[in-house]
Order: sequence, then structure tokens, then C-alpha cells
Amino acid sequence: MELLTGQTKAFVLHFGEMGSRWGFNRTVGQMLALLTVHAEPLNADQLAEALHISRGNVSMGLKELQAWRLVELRHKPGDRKDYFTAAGSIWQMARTVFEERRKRELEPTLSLLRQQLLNDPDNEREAQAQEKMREVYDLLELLDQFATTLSRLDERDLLKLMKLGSGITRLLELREKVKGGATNKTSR
Amino acid sequence: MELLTGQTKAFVLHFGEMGSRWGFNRTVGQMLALLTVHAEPLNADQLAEALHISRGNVSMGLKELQAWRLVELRHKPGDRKDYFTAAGSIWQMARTVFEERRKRELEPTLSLLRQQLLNDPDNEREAQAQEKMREVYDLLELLDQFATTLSRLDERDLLKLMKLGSGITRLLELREKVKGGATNKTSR
DNA sequence: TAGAATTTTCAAAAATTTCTGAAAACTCAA
DNA sequence: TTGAGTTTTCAGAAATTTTTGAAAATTCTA
Repeated sequence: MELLTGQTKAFVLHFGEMGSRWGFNRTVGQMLALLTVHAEPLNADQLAEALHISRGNVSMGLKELQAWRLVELRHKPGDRKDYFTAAGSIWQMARTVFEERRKRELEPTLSLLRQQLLNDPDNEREAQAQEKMREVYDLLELLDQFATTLSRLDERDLLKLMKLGSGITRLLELREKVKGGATNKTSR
Repeated sequence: MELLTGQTKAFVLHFGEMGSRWGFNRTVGQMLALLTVHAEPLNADQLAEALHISRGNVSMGLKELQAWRLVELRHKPGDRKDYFTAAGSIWQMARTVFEERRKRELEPTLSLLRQQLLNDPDNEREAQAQEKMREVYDLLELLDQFATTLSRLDERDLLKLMKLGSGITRLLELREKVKGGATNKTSR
């Protein structure tokens, strides 16, 4: 039975193309897309056939998707094959990708910069460079904390926040009024 | 004069490695890093020499950085060469990258899905797949609007919001209280 | 308008990433 | 145990991306 037809096909191929922007390669993107839209769990042979890729490639792709915690293993009674399906809701998957990307895109740089900023600069030019590095560090650190905060919000709050739109500005003003001149020691 | 020394060197090389995660290739990442930490504008020959890359590569890299609006062209009196320096503050650069990535990572998929969801599914399986696609669409659409909202906030508000930390939850509660049962037609 | 200085282009080479498929490893029922 | 069914591994092949460098194009000055 042909698994990839019509709309599903277009969707899966597109996710393959976008895959690289999202942090995985073409076939991993396609596998994730197919496992997401296909209601029933699929085994490695089905994936290989549907996507026209080798069995070995599927095995590696599944390993990567498991590392991202984006798919989960299922078993069917009387069948020794491993079946896979997308793990959790679309929302949960998005959070997982978001959190994983935060780790990969922010943490290594924060860690390098922290190290870097401990050393005293050797000369004037290095001193100026270090100033810039500190600016980069401060920004990325703030971004990282914000991303972490967001990924810890429960779905209801996250939804509320994202739906605020330009209401965010008003809400921030509201807060100023309520808190008055009170200090700002909320984070950390 | 050796441009790449000590800390600067480590920083530039690291940005090269991270470059691909951030949307550009190694040498483009290095060029941006160097132009960011180096106070004085640099010309193409200086970049090529400092980074040990070819003149042609520098030319293409600069073109890309200009397309991202991350560098700006400068001229020195009595010198025909083009000099470049990082465009705007670190904050401004981060916003530019954020906005550019929103366009590249979200818009193409939104556009495909919008198209996709206009068609009626051919069979039951396609109908189920389309349901999932709608979930993906709704989520990405929300994300896209949120990202757009954020990138339009002025720096003060953005900073306030990012520093809220877990205060976000309290703020959202506060809003509920103030607005009471009022409707929620804020966005769009 | 010539020609020197500079930048851009792009075909081919190099580097890197992804994919294949056969062999090895694993698992389980008999 | 054995061996059939299944998954994993990984060296080499294929595909893709990046880089080079020489030639073409552009820009400026004289």
C-alpha cells in the first residue's frame, strides 16, 4: 500500500527540505513528518519503503529522533518489529525542539564566553574586543534565561502569552503601575 | 599586523563553528564575529588575511552579510577600498538575525500549509493527516505571530519582558484579575 | 578614454555531510 | 544451543555545500 500520497506527500517532502533549518537532515525531517501525520505507528521497513531510503538510513534517523525524544517505540502483539510514532502532542514536540535548540545554539557559546571573560585582556585591542564579547554574553544569557522560562511555562500560560500580541506592551505598563517604584528582583 | 590573537581568535573560531546553527556558514560566521569585536572597519583584504581565506570567499561572505543587513559599508578618505563594520548594536544585530530566521524557518511552511489546508482530503487517511497538519499550522501561526510581536517591541519593553522570569506567570494572573471576564480580542 | 585599483563572478576543486548496503550484532522462540 | 527475524554499524559512495583563484566587470583618477 502506498503510504505517501497527495497532501501527505507534499507535507513530508516539504518537511524534508525544511529539516536542515530546524536542526536535522532531509531524511530525518521526512521521517518525523510522516510519523507525525500517520495515525498508526510505522516500522523501519515501512519508513524505508515510503521514503525510498535505505534501511540503514532509517535506523540512523530513528536513533536521532529518539535522541531528540521526538518519537517513541511501540510494539504490536505477535510482531517482533519495532514500531514508532511521534511522541506526544504537536505542542509537546514543538517544546522539545525549542528546548533542544536552545541547548545546541546557546549553551556552547555561553560556556565559551564565560571562560573567555575570566581572562584579562593582553592589550588595548583585546580589551575592546572583550567589551563586545561581554555585550554578546549579556544578551545571550538573557535570551537563554528567557527561553528557559518559556519552556517551563505550562501550556495554558504559554498560550495566553503568545496570544497577547500588542497587548504585551499594555500588560507591561500595567505591571509598572501596580508595582509602582518597587524593585525589580524577580529573576535569577 | 596579526589581527587574530588570543581571545579574539578563540571567539572568532567559535563563531565559525556555531555559524551553521545560526544560519550561515563557517567563514561567514567568522567574518561577522571579527567585524563585531574589531572596533575599526576592515576591508576585504584584511579579512582574507586574518581568516586565511580567499579573496573571492570574502566577497561572497560580505554579500551575504549585507543581505542579512548585519554589516555596513564605510569609506576612508583617500582610500578606494570598501571597509565594513558590524551594523548597529549587538541588540540590533540579534533582532535582525531573529527576524531573518523567523522568515526562513516559519514562513515557507506556513505558506505551504495554508495552501494544503484548502484542499479536501481524498480519503480517510488523508483526512486524519490533514487534521495533524492543521494542528501544526495553528501552532506555527501562533509562534510566528508571537515572534513578530517580539521583534516589534522596543528595546526597553523587550528587556523588561525577558527579565520577568517566573514573574510572567504572576503577571498573567494579574491580567486575568484586572480584565475580569472581559473578552480577549487583542491580536490579529 | 586609458588603465590601475578594486570587487564580483563562477567553474572547478576541496571539504563536508548524507546515504547505502552488506556484514555484524542482537533477540527470541523452539 | 540454533537459526530465523530483526536492528545496528560503518566503510565507502554519492550528494551537497563551501572554497578557491583566475578572469571578467566595475569604478575611479588622471
